[in-house]
Amino acid sequence: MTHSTIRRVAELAGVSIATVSRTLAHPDKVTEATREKVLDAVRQTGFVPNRQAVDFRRRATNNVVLLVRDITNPFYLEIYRGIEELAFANGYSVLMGDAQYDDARVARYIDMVRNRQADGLILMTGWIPASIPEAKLPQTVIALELIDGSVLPTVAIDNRKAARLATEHLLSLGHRRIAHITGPIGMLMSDERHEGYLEALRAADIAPDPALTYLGDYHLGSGQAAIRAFEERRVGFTGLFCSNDEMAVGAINALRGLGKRVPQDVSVVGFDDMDYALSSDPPLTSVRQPRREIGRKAMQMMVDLLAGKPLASRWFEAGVELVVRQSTAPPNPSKTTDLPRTESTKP
Amino acid sequence: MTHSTIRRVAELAGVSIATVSRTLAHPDKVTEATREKVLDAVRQTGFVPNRQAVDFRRRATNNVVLLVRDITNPFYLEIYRGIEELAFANGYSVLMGDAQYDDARVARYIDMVRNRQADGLILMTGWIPASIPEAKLPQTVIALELIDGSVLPTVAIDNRKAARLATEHLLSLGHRRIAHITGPIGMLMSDERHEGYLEALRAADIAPDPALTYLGDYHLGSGQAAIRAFEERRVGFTGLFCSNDEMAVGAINALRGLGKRVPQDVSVVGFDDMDYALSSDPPLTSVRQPRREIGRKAMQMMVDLLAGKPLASRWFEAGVELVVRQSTAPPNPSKTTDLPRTESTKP
DNA sequence: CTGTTAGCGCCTTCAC
DNA sequence: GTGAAGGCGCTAACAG
Repeated sequence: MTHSTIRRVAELAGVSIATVSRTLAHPDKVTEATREKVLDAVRQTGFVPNRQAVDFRRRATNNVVLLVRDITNPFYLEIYRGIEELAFANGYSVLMGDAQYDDARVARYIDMVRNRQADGLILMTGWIPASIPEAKLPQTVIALELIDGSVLPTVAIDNRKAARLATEHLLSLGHRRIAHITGPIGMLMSDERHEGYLEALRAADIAPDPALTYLGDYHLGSGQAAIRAFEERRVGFTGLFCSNDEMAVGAINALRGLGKRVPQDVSVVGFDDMDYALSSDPPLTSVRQPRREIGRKAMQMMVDLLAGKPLASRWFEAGVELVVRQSTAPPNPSKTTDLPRTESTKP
Repeated sequence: MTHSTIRRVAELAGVSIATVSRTLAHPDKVTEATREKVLDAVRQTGFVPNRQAVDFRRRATNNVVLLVRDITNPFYLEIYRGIEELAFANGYSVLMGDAQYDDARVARYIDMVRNRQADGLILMTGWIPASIPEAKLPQTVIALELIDGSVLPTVAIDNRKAARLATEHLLSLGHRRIAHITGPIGMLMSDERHEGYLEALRAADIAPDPALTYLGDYHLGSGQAAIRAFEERRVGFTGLFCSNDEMAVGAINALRGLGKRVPQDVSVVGFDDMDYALSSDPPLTSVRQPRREIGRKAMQMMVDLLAGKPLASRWFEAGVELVVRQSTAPPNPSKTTDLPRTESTKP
């Protein structure tokens, strides 16, 4: 059974194709009687408008390209959900693009909206190729992965404020020697989180000790490496703030390997509140980003943009929240900043 | 600068639009001289064919809907990557659909390919609404999440065989009392894994003890609950096979809480080889599925299907591999099947 | 309120 | 080898 066209419906209903089109698009602009006739014919033929034709005629696709830095980043999962939800609710579809740190890929996905395969672009890459000036981008919304110096509509969190929140939690528990494992420095997001950590210390009249900062890369291994490095250099601390949960888990494992207990010997705070946070032992105190909300908001901005609505603001800040679990506690008064005795649990 | 059309190019080159179209589609069907002229005009105007118009005319979209059971399942991440890679390489785009266990959503995504918004459908839902007979589906490939009784082209692993592999690993280490935490029974995948576990035992002349099977749900909590249940019922074992890594991590945490060491007191094998497996302490022995390959293969089948190529086979089995890490070891000869003494690490 | 008409941008016979 | 012409299926003025 081949698709029936609007023409067939018109014939069957005894009206013109224009009337069929109208009945479907603006049912109120048509007589009760004709509406019945048309709808009846539609039912009989099983007619469904050919979206390709409709879109072609309307010069719109109702597709939006979602271009991410790395499609396999589990952090994005809830954002995917938020974006898809709002897209679905508004009749849009989401085209998945994986940038993979590759300019050519980014360019091709951007071209897809230029070529009218999609109406807009949600960018979660953190960069655009130097060869593509921002002004030449199509309708674009930036989510989460900030692009330095961009003036495009953006939804994200205040990383600096969030890092302060985490550090202040440790401070309020009484910790004074607080270490920090950063993300790759040079990335706006990592820099901001480090700044927030420093700000919190200074606000508490603690002079930041550079020895307490370890340059990580957001991966498990650098969390472990950080602990080993601190140990080798005999750097003592009772609090540890990690710029993401994965490094926090790596750090906790390494601490355990050295016979240190969390939180009795070291309190650990993560960032992102991923599944990691719940499944780690002990469950991790972490900064939660409203990931689904970020996705929803980004898509909402896109919908408004495409509808020609003026944006209330070109910058939307999503709020964060500190989720306190069992990885943080007041410092153990008996052992100040020294390294606890080594006492491996391994055989 | 608005998009230039084929007409403008034709004018500028002093030829007909048909010639322009030909030059671009079949450069060899045109004189050297005219080709030059046309390509020159194309360059000058920056002409790029309007994909919407081309697709409309050709009645193809080069879009494929990827409909998944739950978009936030981290297991899918590498599959997304595989699918996107092959799509990208073949000029296709991937539309992301989240089924969310909701018939209406599934129906709407299926309609998208009926309505010519996409050419095909990759199903990773594990079900289709009863109201939609399989025969009425558009061009479809099933990946990973099997649909019972389906005859559609499918790519997946042999779950039974994989579970045997995991269990046999424990057996070969010398374990005789091996427990199993299952997924939700009734799901084809869970059932098969449980069957594989039983098969392996029987093949080793061990009569399966029903007390050693715990009905889980693939979540962390059921891994913990299982250990508590075994403890309460005084069920002893030295090997544990979990139908996914998340439950394995939950089980390990709970074991640690009871003062049991992994692998000295209990060897644990997981399934899926997720990030969990690497970040857990100790790193988890697990069955790895070639997730990216599964994605690539599914998309390859789709491309072939849409190209009208006959499929070599309607069933493609992806191979699995056991990744041995530190969570498994030979059983401790001194303490057979009894519960080890309880000796909490908590203060 | 309804029908007629004119395309959207491109591809593809069919003559020349 | 090239051009003219006829749509693809639908929407949106514009008249009636």
